[in-house]
Formats: sequence, C-alpha cells, structure tokens
Amino acid sequence: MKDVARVAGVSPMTVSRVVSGEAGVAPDTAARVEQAVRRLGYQRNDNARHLRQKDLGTSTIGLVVDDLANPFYALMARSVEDEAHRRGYVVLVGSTNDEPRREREVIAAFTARQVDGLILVPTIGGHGFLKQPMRAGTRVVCVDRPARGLAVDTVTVDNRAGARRAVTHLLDHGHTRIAYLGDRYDIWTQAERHAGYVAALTDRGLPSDPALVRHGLRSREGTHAALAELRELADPPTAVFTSNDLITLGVLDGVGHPPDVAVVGFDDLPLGERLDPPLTVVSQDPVALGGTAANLLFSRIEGDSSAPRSVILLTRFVERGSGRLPGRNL
Amino acid sequence: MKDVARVAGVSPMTVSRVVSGEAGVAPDTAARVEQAVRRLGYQRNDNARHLRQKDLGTSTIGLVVDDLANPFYALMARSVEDEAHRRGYVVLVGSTNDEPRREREVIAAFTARQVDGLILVPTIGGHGFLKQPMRAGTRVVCVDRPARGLAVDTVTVDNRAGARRAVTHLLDHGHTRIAYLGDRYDIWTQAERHAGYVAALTDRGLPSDPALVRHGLRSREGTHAALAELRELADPPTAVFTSNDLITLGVLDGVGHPPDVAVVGFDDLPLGERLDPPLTVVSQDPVALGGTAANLLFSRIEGDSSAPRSVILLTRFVERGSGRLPGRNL
DNA sequence: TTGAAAGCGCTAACAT
DNA sequence: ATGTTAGCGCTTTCAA
Repeated sequence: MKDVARVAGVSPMTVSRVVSGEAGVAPDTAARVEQAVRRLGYQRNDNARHLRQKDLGTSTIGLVVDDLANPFYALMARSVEDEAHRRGYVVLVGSTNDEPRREREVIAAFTARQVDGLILVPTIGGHGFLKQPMRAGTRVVCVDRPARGLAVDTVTVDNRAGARRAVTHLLDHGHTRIAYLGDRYDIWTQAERHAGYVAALTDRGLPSDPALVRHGLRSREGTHAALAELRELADPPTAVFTSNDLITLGVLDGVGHPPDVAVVGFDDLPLGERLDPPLTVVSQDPVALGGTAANLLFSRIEGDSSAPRSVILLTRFVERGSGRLPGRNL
Repeated sequence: MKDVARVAGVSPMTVSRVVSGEAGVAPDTAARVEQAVRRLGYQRNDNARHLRQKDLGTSTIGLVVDDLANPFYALMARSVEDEAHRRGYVVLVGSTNDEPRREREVIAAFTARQVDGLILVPTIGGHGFLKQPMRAGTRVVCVDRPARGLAVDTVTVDNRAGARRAVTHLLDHGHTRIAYLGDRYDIWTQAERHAGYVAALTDRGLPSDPALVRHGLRSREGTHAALAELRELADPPTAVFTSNDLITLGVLDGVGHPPDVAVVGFDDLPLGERLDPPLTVVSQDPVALGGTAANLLFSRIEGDSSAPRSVILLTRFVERGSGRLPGRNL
C-alpha cells in the first residue's frame, strides 16, 4: 500500500480510501491511484484490514460437518457456500469424522482465525469450549443435530416422524419381522430414527425384538455382514429399515435379484427409482437444511439477539415399491 | 493478551512466549501464565500473529472447485482437507459453477486473506490474475483440468484414453451407431472425452456422425430430452456414451425397463452394479486426485521450486454388462 | 529469564 | 480533499 502511495504520489490513507471505495477522493486522484494499483498488481491484505476494523468482522464463517465426502453434507455445504458468497463471505470447512477431538481442533483453528460465525454438525462430545468464542462474538448455529447443552439456533428434520412413517409403511404391507440397521446410536439422528422405528412397532402393539436391531454400522461392507447375520436367525426379518444412505447401500448389496427382503431407507439415492423394484425412502433436503442454517447464522451476525430458535424441517416419504415386497400385497 | 499479562503479572511478551510454546520461560512463570489463560479463556488471534510473522504464512489454503455438491468434487475436497488437517492447515472452499467471473471473485477473496496455496479446478477463463499472487508467494496447483497458459503443477486423469476404451467396448459388442452425450465442450475434460470417443470410432474406420453428438448437457432433465430427440432419428443410436455421472443419470431416466439402448458412462455411480443390467463405467479416483494435488501443493509451500509437474492418473474400465445390450452378444 | 520498543498492513479519528 | 497520528494483537529485536 505504501508502494502504491509512493507511485501515485499520495498518502497511504488516500490509497486506502480509493481501494475501499470510500467517497471524498477527487476523481483524478482516484484515477492516479487506480492506475498505480494496476501497475503494481496491488491487492489489499484483508487480514490486516479486519485486524483494525474491530466491529466489522472478518467476513469469514466456518462450516464443520461430520464428513464432507458424504453427498448429504456436500449438498449442505454447497448451499451454505452459496449463501455466504451472496453476502461476500468466505467459508472455512472441516470434517470431524464424528470425533470430538477432531471437532475441537477444527473449531479452535477456525476461531483462532476470528470467524464471524460457525455452522456446526456437532459430535457427541461436550461443547463448553464454545462458550468463550461465543462471548467474544462468534455466532454459532447447529444443523442436522442439536448439541447437548448448547443454547443456539438449531436446524434439524423430523427424524423420528420420518422413521415412524417408513416403518408404518412396512407394517401396512404385512411385515412384522422388521429389522433396524443403523449407524452409531450415540449420533442424535440415529437415536431419533431408532425411536421412530420403535414407535411404529408400539403403535401396533408389537415389541421391538433386540435380535433384529443393529447399531454402529459405518460401512457398506459392515452392513452387508450384519444383514447376512440376520438371515441366519431362526425367524429372520422379512423387511429392513435402514437409517441412512450408506447403510441402505450395504443392504442392497446383500439382497437378491429380485429382492427377497423389503427395504425402506432414510435418505434418497440418485438411482433409487431405477432399481427393481424402485426404492422407497424417507427423503430429506440438505439444501434446505444448509440454507436455513446459513440464513439463521447471518441474521445473528447482523445483530439479531433474540432467544435461540429451533427449526424442524419436514422429511418426505417417497413410496416407490421396495417396501411392499416380498410381493404379498400390492 | 494484555489482559492475560496483567493477571499473570508479566509482560505480554512473556505471554506470547508461553502461548507459542517457546523455550526460555521459567516453569513457574509459565504455569502462572497458563493459569491466567485458562481463567480468562484466552485464545490467540492467529490473524494478528500471521500479520507479524511474514515468513511463516497463514497455514490456510484455498480449494476452488466447479461444484462442491458434486460427489466427485466432494470426495476430492475431503481428501484435500485431510491432508491439510494433518499438517495443521485449514481450508477455504469455493465453487465456481464454471463461471470465470465467480472463479475470479472467489480466488480474489482467498488471496486477499493471504492463503499460502490454492488448489484449483480451473474454468475456461484466463488466469492472468493469478500471476501477481503467485509472485507474492501463493502456490497454485490445478486439478482435474489444466488452466490454459498457466505453468503450474497439474493433476488430471487420462480422460481421452478412458473414453476411447469405453467406446471401443461398445464397438466390440457390435454397436456402430453410438451417441455421445456430453457437458459443455469448453470444459477441458469434456473435450478430451469427446476426442476419445472420436478416436475409438476412427480406430475402426468409422466417421463420427454429428447427428449423434450432443454437447452442453447440464442436467438430468436436459439429457433425458436430448436422448428422446436422438430416438426420433431415422437411424437412431443403439448405444450411448455419456461423459459424466449426471449425464449418465439423465440417460438412465430415458431408457426402458429393460433398456433398449446400451450405455457406458464416465464416472461410477453408487448403485451402478445394482442396475439391470449392471452399469459399465469408466471410473476415476477423486480421492487420489485430491490427495496428489494436496501433496504437490504442500511440497511447493515447503519450498520445492523445481519445474512444474504434470501428473496423469489412470482411469479404470469397469465392465458390468450395460455396454453389451441390446443382447446381441454376450 | 524477562521486558521495552518498534512494526507487520491497514484504517479510525482527527487535523489541515 | 488529503494527510498525520495512533493503534488493532501479535512478534522480532535488542537490551537488561
């Protein structure tokens, strides 16, 4: 900036004014400065700028998800990024792998860089470490799951109702031996979906047979193996409810052609309607989740200090056929 | 930091030393400082730190992709993030939508924040604006596509050979009317894949019929419509080569049950093996692309100033059946 | 082992 | 309309 000032024959303050588009600079002076800027290829150091402008923030937000490679979070991330871009913000991203330690590391790195806000898919771990940054002005919004004991805006979907609807569908089609295959039970969404599964059974006066419930599935292969085990039971399931897309894929790996087990899954899959029979799912909208979270965050950043809100978006039950098997009803 | 110093009864300089883990502080002094840090919940402002430490960089890199919501780039992003996290770096992400203007905006926002490096899926636009930041020390690596006229490390896959292999497979199974359905031709990967398509035909002495070639497809719906048009031809195609995952999905939307057209696509799909018949694809490895790009970038950041390298990763041809239809060979 | 002074690049607040 | 001074939070350098 000093160099530009020297070349343009003005003071650094004038360069600052021109570069920041402030009024009150004579047109020909501004032109001289702009020419010097171009000649030197000067670009302002925004970190230094934000250091001085204490009240204006850094125009940077952090997005912390479970796994950025998961298409669900990728869609969410894109949606957050679009909202941020629209407002002139940039986005730092990090994946936690659902490990509280990595979550802490990532968030610490973000707050050390003075992010104005944080959109967080929280792990099971405590979040006391957020208190201090929040007091210092960092706004926080949780998405996909709430954080235990953290009073912040939270955007989720009706996991329990969605799962209940799906399992009810299986019951409606004559299934009574319905398996639940889920990810780690300590993940809030998974516990909710399991609760929905149990609720649907309870609605019909059926007990939940522990032998048909598997938690902690984290891969296609592991799910495939779990399904194979269930088939060895004396009284095997005739239907399976899968609690996320990865687990649905694992189950599909293990059902025959044509399938010998009915399947309904949480989360839609790109080719779901193309399977034989087409896949019935509970579908959620990651773009809406991300967009809503971003809008909440930015309204907080812009000064909204009302009580924390909790937004629950609706899932959609998409009936395509896979829940009616083995072709006993139609 | 001043507050911590006051509480601990030392100078800010001593706090700085303790917080940065520098040697030469008496153990009991350090203990007093650490206690004050905890009591006040102090966290260092890394932006201010990096402002002063000119030579150490900001430990921040930027990742600029076409579309973060695309599973391919999401996997790449996760891979880059893992490498960055391992080294104590954080990652700014941005999507360009393949619009040169948005690419410029995103990159400008990143360089203004003094990123140490940039991993870039370049748009078709010029990249002269990178010259200045590069002179100022920002390292740049291109991934998925090269940037015209930008001499930097570049990681791509053998798009042309992969496409040629796929189309050859269709020819081997008796198809001679093979359509090409692709995204915008000005995207380097798409032009390469089209060239591979043409090369495979030429290998057999066949001309490329312009009536069977469609560029610029950007959605499932648009692709579906394009396929419908091709079917209206007097001499319609018996096979289709699709140049990316989205286009493959669009074509699958439009083929019958069972399919009346053979399909081979670039990029694998999660349920591809589960279709009837299973989907034959040219598969590339986004995790390897991202990891390789990140490793190149970090070795540059760590001082490697050898001539720019070009790394070409191999695609894998995954034959599953959909290219053999309509069941005339086996 | 500790601290004081100066300055990273920028801008708020006050001159002129 | 432009410039001067001081200071954002930290660290380099040098002195004690």
